[in-house]
Amino acid sequence: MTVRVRFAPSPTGHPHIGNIRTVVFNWLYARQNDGQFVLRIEDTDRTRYVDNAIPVITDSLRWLGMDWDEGPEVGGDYGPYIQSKRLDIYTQKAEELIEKGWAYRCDCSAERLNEVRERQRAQGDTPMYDGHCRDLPAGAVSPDEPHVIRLKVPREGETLVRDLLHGDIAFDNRLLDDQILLKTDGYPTYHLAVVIDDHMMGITHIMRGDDWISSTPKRVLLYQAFGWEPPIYAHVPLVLGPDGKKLSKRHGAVSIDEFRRQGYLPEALFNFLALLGWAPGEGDEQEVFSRAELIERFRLERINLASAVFDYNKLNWMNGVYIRALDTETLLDHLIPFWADAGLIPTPVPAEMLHTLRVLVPLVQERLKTLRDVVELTDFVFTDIDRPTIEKLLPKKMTPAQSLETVRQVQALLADLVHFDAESMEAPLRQLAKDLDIKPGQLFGIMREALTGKQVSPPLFGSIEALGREKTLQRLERAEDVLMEHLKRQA
RNA sequence: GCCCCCAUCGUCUAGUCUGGUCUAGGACACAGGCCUUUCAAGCCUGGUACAUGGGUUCGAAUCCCGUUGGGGGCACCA
Repeated sequence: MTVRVRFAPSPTGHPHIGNIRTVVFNWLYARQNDGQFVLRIEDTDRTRYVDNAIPVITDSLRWLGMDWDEGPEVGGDYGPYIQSKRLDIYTQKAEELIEKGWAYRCDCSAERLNEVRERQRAQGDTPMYDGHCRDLPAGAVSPDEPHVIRLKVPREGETLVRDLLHGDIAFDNRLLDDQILLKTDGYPTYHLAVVIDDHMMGITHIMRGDDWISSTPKRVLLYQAFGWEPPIYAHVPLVLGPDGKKLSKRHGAVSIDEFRRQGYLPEALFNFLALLGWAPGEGDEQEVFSRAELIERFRLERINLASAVFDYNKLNWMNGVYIRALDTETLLDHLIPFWADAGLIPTPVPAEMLHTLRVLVPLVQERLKTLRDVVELTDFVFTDIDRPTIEKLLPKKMTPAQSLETVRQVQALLADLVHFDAESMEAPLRQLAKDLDIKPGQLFGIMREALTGKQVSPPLFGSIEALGREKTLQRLERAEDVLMEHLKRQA
């Protein structure tokens, strides 16, 4: 049997990182078994439809490196893959259920339904349809008048959900609602459409969030009603925010697009997501996996049952691991959009600026948690920095006069340097510290403040090379001014 | 309220099915140290966990039951 799994999002906005983690499991399972991964759009709720949502979903999947064998944009033998284009199928199947005695028409008003629900709630009962239209004689509700079609859930017995991960879960049928299958507007509800489509599309395994467990018996009943074999269910845990609640916007980034804009590499995010609820086990402590390794090593049966907290810290670490593994040119390509977005460089990048960037990349590579960090780390190269304050130019145990002399000597040295690069300036600068009888740290501290405006910067000599001789000398001159003014005021 | 799921360091997890090798292993984060022009990276060291009560057993993180805690569901939403 060929494995066929699916991702069936509704086009209501950006895909959520928690749902995407579940998609990762599905995709890995399909690829590992040489199966098919199907993308199906569940747009049966016209009130929540968001116009641009489908391309957002497909872009997100593609960015993360997950392709689909059938679905929008690629077609397939089981289409259409957009539910709103399959309405006639659902209507026909719903009628079929009525004929079989598994469904009935209902024309109860929303007001009546609300009243019933409120009464039940007040009494502490589980709100559910009271069966008002359930046993009406055939034809009592005209097919031509507005109405819904409901599932006729058996009033006794229990329904068993077989789950690959959880085992068998039994539900008392009396607690199951007569679920609406076809809405007044002629659209199916999720429950009807999903069962029909999964069956007709030959889906073999359904992996999805365990928040669906409670509604699964209704689906199992539908399979029984149609006389179809249900797929294999595997309910996987949800992803929570750091406070233990369902992950949401207030926890930080939740849409794939946000992670991309914040400078996460898709390979790192994919790796991280795969580890949210799955681990190789058997004593294997590997955590960094290539896509190919994940496809090979992933085991559906090993998915954890407990929900996992999304740890941004660990994602940052893993993103850093992936960034450090990149070669300079690749990292440069990744970084350019972030420099450009911050307004630090123009696009396309002028040739002479490209040289500066190439100097910078190795300096920042092991300092980046996200690609966007490069902005904060290197902005001083591209923009003006604040005039240094006198305090910042005075390392411990140094007088203003000493500092001034130091700045002047550095200026002279760098002005005369034949090759203005990191390698050429290190030895003479270290010698200068000796000559001035100060510690290298004191010298470099002053220079760092004067040239980068920061107490923390990328390695100094490389930063100076990237900055270039002209700007370097200008900034040293400004530091000299600050020190001279201070001395004059003191005198 | 009713129904369902879950439970090992702060977090992700290994170990649970097939009880003993677990004075519970790894990773992230945190603290200290080394390296060092700052910050990183790297290396070394450290603290922190089997929710709880009862069984079963020679022996339980591992099996059973209760309790507690957390999460989810109860729509003409998916």
